[in-house]
Parts: sequence; C-alpha cells; structure tokens
Amino acid sequence: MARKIQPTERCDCDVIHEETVNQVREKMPQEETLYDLAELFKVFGDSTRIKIIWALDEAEMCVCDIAFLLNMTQSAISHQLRVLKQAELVKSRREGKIVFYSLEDEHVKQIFDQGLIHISEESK
Amino acid sequence: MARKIQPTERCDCDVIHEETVNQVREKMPQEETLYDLAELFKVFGDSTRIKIIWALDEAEMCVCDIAFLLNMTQSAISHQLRVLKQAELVKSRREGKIVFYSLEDEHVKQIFDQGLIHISEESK
DNA sequence: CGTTCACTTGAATAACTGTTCAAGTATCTA
DNA sequence: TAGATACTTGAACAGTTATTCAAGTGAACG
Repeated sequence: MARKIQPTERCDCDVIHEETVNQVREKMPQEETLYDLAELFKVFGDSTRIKIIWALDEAEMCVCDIAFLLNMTQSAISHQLRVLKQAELVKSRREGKIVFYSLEDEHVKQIFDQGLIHISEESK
Repeated sequence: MARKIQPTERCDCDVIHEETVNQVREKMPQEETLYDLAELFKVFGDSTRIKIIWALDEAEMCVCDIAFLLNMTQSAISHQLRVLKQAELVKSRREGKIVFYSLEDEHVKQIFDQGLIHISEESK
C-alpha cells in the first residue's frame, strides 16, 4: 500500500526539486491576491452573468430588458446583477422607476475578450 | 401585490426599449460560445487552481512539488490538474515515475494577468 | 517477482451556488 | 392616497463542486 503523504510532509520528489520549489515559493504573490483573483474569475464563471456582461457591453439596459433578452425572471437577473455590482464589474443609475445597468469600465470587456480568444483557439 | 412577470412575458419597460433590446439580441453570440466562455472562467475561479496556474507559469513542476508548495495532498492537486488539463490550460509529460505539468500556452498567463490588472485597480 | 514511489481515480461528504417563490421597497400617476 | 410598475431581498431547494479517504495504476529497482 502506498505510503500516505501528509500535506506538510515532503516526498522524495520535493527534495529532488527543492531548489525550484523554493524559488517559486519566494516569488509567490500574497495568498489574498490569488484568492481575490479566483473570486473575480468566479464571477465570470456563470453563463447568466457572462450573458449579462456581454449585453451590457452592447448597451446600457434596465433589469426588465435584460430579463426579457435572456428569457429569465427579473428576480434571477437582479440577484446576478447584485453579484456583478459587488465585484465592481457593473454600475447602476436610477431614472424614476427604472434602474439602468452598465459596465463599470472598459477593462471588464478586456478580460471577457481574452477568454474569447482562448476558446476560439481551443477549437482549432 | 406586484404583477408577476413570466420569463417570456414582456413588461412595459421592454416595449419602451424594444429597439435597443432587439438590436442587442441580433448581435448576441451563440449560446454555446457564451456557455464555453463561462466554463473557462469557472476553471480560473478557484484559488487552488489559480495557485497552480501561477506556479506552473513560474516553472514546470511535478504533482508532488505542487502539493508541497501549496501545502495540500497530492490527491487534491491531482484532481485539480485533471480539471485544468480538460480545459486545455495545462499539459503533462511523464519522465519515469514523475509526471511534470506545465502551462499549455503563453496565452493562459494573459487571461491571468488581465484579472490581476482588474483587482489592482479595484483596490484604488 | 515484490516493493517502493509518484500519481490517479471513484465514492462520500460538506460546503457552496443559482433559481424560484413570496414578500418587500421605491417611484410614478390618477 | 391608492394602485401600478420596476426592482430588490430573504428563505428554500436542487444541483454543483472541492477535498478527503481508500484503493488503484504504472514505472523503476533490487
């Protein structure tokens, strides 16, 4: 039976590659930075939110419009817009009864587009 | 009590913004494309996988090295490497007993970096 | 061969997440 | 003020997912 390797325990392999691992460890960004980065991508990692982001890049829209466009309930859209807003990916402005949403900055589209480039290359 | 709006039903707001919504709908990418894009970002949306990606951008490493670096079990790392491999983000080569992993292409780093730019601007 | 090492895999579990439903708030209009 | 519209919110539910555990490969080596 294979020897069980505890998380903190080093296997022979680690010892062999000690130099490399130590160098990588030193360069490693803060735990929090990588966590935040994962949180950001997590927000992009839902097709409803991806569709909303795509739509808002095309035009500023109200909740009702988005719901109709994506064939979903206002409630579902509203919940997702809240997630997007907390991640500072979208912003909103109220005009009477209607709340208009739009992308927070041009930069959001760049992340989106980088992803698109990857999946288009993948299918080659 | 508020009138319940069914997904397929249009509210007054939709009618008002009919032009905009229709234009956006016409431009909309294929359902599948946006789904695939969400799936890609979903893979980036986990801090363990983000750490692995970051590490592999620094150096080619074996499962054991990554496990030691991130203070996790080989099994957990192996499971995540499988996800990354299926998404075509990493590749592997065997050298005797040891399996080395590395990033699939330089492009993966670009998605990663775009995300980093966003979170560094967020904290301003 | 049998053992060891490096890694993989499947099942189980706990934690998380997206949508729905019902009820709420905010704004406008008659 | 009363009702309608646009949207938000909290709880509940179902589906997903990351890690652990135990058992399994495949390669090297005596």
